[in-house]
Amino acid sequence: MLSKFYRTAEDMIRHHGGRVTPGRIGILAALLAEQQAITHREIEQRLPQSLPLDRVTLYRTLEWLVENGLIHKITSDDRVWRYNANLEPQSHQHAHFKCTGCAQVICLDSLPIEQNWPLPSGYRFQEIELTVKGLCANCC
Amino acid sequence: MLSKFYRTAEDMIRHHGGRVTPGRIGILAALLAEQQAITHREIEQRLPQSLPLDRVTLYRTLEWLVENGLIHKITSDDRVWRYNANLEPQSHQHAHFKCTGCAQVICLDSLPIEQNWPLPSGYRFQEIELTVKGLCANCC
DNA sequence: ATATAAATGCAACTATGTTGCACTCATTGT
DNA sequence: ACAATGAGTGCAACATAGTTGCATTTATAT
Repeated sequence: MLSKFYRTAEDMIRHHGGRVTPGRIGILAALLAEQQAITHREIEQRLPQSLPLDRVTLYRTLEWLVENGLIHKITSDDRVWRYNANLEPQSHQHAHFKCTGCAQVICLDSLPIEQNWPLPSGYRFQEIELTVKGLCANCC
Repeated sequence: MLSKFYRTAEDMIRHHGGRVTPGRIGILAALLAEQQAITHREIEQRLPQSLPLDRVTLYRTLEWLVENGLIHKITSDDRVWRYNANLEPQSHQHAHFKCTGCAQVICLDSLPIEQNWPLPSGYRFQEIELTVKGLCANCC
């Protein structure tokens, strides 16, 4: 079931030139299998028992995956990072949706972002972060 | 210097029907005096020594001020809440700017927010949260 | 002045994330 | 295949933001 995600994960890491370790594969596969952005905690729970992984290693691996553009992480109002696999590289410019009921977070691909924001004079634009809040289908 | 903010703060609290205490006045005055959104820590530092205030009391007072619409709090990617006085009630529908250099956060009033986001079917819109990141005039 | 509920202070706790250092193991070159 | 090497990992300890329970104080109404 998950094996195709494992293979994809391994390919992504190897193709990217990184060292291929069980931890990286397992974590990336878990994120690839997910339709939503999930937390450090949730990733931990989804990892197979055959792959015991230290909290710290998980944090560092996620950091590595982010830095190398294989996943991205999302800010939220509950002070917890959520992570999502980058299916297409450089696809980080999108909005996110967060359900105020169940705290589920998903990516919204269609983002009509205009880069020309009316900033005070002397300010320089870099990027935009946009979260739409509401209720998901289950919580409605 | 700050006395006018103290008076304004006291008026806002009293007019709102809340119990008028030195803590509430001092905290709200500190936020009114500020041109930017500041953290729990920064508020603590700005309070006069004549007003020693417990960390917990500060948290609870901020919570009360938020619930009563006198201030609002802002999510950020550094997992720290920032607070800003509401000059006009109900003025919370605006974007925020965060400087990636000095972490300064300000409110952007002119926000052409459209409420019609293309959400998946069955999802219900509630509100939008938007942060523009870049460099402020000092950090440019 | 007094009663009362709201606000405060203190101690202990939770949760997320970070740092330093020793040890392991994936990769590379022979 | 085998050894050398440095990237990756595990463990312990730490840092920070924020929360909870309960006793004490205080702003307000009577």
